[in-house]
Amino acid sequence: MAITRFAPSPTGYLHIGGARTALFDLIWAKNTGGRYILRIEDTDQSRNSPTAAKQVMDDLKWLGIVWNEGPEIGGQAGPYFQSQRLDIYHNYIQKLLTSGKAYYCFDSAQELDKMRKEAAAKKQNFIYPRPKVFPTPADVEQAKSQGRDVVVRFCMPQGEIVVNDIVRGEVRFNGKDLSDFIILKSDGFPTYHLACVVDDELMNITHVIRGQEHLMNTPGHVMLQAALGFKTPVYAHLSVIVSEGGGKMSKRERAKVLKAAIKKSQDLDKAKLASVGGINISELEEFLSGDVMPDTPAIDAMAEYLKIDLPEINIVDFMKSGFLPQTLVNFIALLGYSAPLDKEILTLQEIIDSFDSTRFNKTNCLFDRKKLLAFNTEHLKMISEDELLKYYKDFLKVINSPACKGDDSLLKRILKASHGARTLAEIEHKSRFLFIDADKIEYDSKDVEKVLLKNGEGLAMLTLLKAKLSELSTISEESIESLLRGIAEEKQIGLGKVAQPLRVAICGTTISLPIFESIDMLGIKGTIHRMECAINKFQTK
RNA sequence: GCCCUCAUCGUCUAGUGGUUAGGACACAGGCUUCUCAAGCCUGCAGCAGGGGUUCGACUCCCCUUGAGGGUACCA
Repeated sequence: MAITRFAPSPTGYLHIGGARTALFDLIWAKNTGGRYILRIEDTDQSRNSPTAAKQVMDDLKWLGIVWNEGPEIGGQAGPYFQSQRLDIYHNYIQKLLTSGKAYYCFDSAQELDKMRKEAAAKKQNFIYPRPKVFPTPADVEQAKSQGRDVVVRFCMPQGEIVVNDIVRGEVRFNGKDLSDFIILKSDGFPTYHLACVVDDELMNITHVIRGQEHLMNTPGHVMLQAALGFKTPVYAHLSVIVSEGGGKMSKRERAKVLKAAIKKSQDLDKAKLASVGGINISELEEFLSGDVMPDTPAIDAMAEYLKIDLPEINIVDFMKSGFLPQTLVNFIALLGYSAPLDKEILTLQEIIDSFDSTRFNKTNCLFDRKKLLAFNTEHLKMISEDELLKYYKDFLKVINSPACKGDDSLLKRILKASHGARTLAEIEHKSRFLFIDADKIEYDSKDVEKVLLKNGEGLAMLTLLKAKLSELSTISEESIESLLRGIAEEKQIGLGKVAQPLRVAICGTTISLPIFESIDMLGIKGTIHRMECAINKFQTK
């Protein structure tokens, strides 16, 4: 029975990498009949935003990743926000201090920087020089009175440290390569290392599943556990997901693309851009020149203003692109892991039931959006009508589509007519014409040229169709179909020659739902009205 | 620089000393078709390089190369 935890630091929306970690934590716990804990690691006062924890939780819920213990639910080992557990950490830090396994330091940032540069000049890794005699409480008081920052460092033992990892096997480190790391920051908050080790013990975590970026932290954690008399959990360090550009798939990617776009665009009103992003002009300049990064909402807002597409990194990005949560879950679970099944399109339950912890892959993997698209197409076909309707309505709300005003029966009809669609966004695109006024239709100039204007055939066909459709006595999908087919046959032309002008007239583009249903859903009056509009609009040209 | 990890088609992967190296996505061609999709059929494509070990290496060992991660009072 595994007790796992997902421990995000609330700095923004949940991203793909975090989602995968969260997923495998859940899978592992569920597969063994164990428990799954959510813990918010908000020990960095400068980076944590108050809304981010909620965003992360919303994203997890959307994916169907629910926790047994944690925020909003509670549990015996709470509180589940590390910022609310400061006394607990101080207690353990004191223990380390009194047993001589940790010590105070007063170095300034400049002093530290100098030591690092010296080490680099000697082509060595920086190792903090542990003092022979540790500062006393009196020294601490004196340092404080001088206005120095006070931190606590852990004494990293020398010698070989073996980390046993499910994914990688035995990984060996040498203590002499590892520096005495800080466990208590000068603001009184513990660092990740200390808080994580203490909480994993107190919450009885048996399996720690996290990204490979934590592998180098693990020998330190193992030593900390030994010093505190804690158990060492089972570790599994998952390979990282890289994006097309190489490099870890992270929110930095989005910032990078935005920055490049801003720099590229000529005569841009920077003040306006900054205000759109809700930041001031100097913050924007800082972003452009250095490595400070605005938060996610600011980045999104500026990208929207510049009309550029940022790479999808966060779960919400994929939601807005019209992917189903089960698609993401399925796809992410098969990145760096292979299920012992002979198919790839899987439900979460199938993944949980068949989970085998020996099947993790060590290699970093690239996120292939085209394959994700293929997975989504399959999941879209797989889920029930009602479920699909629910997701579609949520999607429409999120992107604030005019189709929000559609009633359930119409939306269901659209969904049915969209069988084989790749994303919810595609369905929305194709059916949007049903929800906007005739005068708001945006005509695609290329399509208009090709289908309506070329040789004048298209407009002539429209005029003919308008007359025939007005005469139609019974309106139904079938009657419309037989009318159009009849005309094509009579004129000895393909149905395309008949249907395409009509399609462009009512949708503005050549891409839409099947034509017969489109007309029926729009209504015969609306259809004829749009045909008139199109004829008037394009005839004179 | 130093430390750690990794290496099978373009991508995700199966494979644990003897396989015609399998699948999926992508791509190409064809069929179907009222558009876009979807569907059906066919095809293309891979063990990074070099040394060992072995009767035999994709598989085990070493080196090279390449890729990624870490090197914070971030997690």
